[in-house]
Amino acid sequence: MSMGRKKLTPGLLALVAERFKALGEPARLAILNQLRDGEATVSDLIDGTGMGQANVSKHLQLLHALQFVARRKEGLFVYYSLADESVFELCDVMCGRIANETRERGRIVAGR
Amino acid sequence: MSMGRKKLTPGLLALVAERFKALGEPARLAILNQLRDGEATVSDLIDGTGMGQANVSKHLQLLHALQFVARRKEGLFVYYSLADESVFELCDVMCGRIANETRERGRIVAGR
DNA sequence: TTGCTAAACAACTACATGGTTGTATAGTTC
DNA sequence: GAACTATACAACCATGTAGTTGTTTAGCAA
Repeated sequence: MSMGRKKLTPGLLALVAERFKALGEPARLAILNQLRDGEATVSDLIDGTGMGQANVSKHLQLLHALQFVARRKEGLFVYYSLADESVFELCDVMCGRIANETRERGRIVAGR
Repeated sequence: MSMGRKKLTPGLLALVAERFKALGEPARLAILNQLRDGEATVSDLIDGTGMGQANVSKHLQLLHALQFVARRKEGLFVYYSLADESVFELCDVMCGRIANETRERGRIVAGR
């Protein structure tokens, strides 16, 4: 063990990347964003995002496989909801980075 | 304003997605992971990751454009380093999610 | 100057995947 | 039963991009 160094194994690296990639798509972020309002059916998400049914369904399969969302079937409808809130922790950190970039850029433009 | 709801605009959504996508690639995570050890030249990263020069260079351009890494040129060499530590906050949250998934799965297999 | 090295850049190939169209399945209502 | 609806699934196309090869630029050394 070389002192405190936590080397991520290629395997874990791939798992992490797979999940980041899932979030690296505006369509899927839009779905998650809408689910922040609460449970929604596929139809709700189609209306809310303006995407096609098959497309929404496909994105939901992936989000569900990676456990970003939970499903509950009731009658004809399937209700999707956020599996947990950690997604937004991730987005908040990312937004913070973007805010910093913007601030930084503003300083450069202003010539500070 | 509809009570406390923070709707992400499509524009911001795209910015966030762009950054998640950048992290959604094992090769780039491997670079960032190595940089955790400290500043490194492109050559160091080539050796450390086993990737080709042009490939490493291309990934670095993206990481730099999105301000994940900083550059410093000295003589023939360009030294890259982490722009800040928030990348690892992101990875830690993701790893936590993976750990949960695994634990969850273990329970299912064990039939709890 | 010439030669050498590190890094960036350009062009290309191959593969992954987002979005669509069409179909199949499950559950409802009549 | 038949007809209808919500969702999933399969097949396809078009775009994006990771990785390669080859070239170019920048800095050092003779």
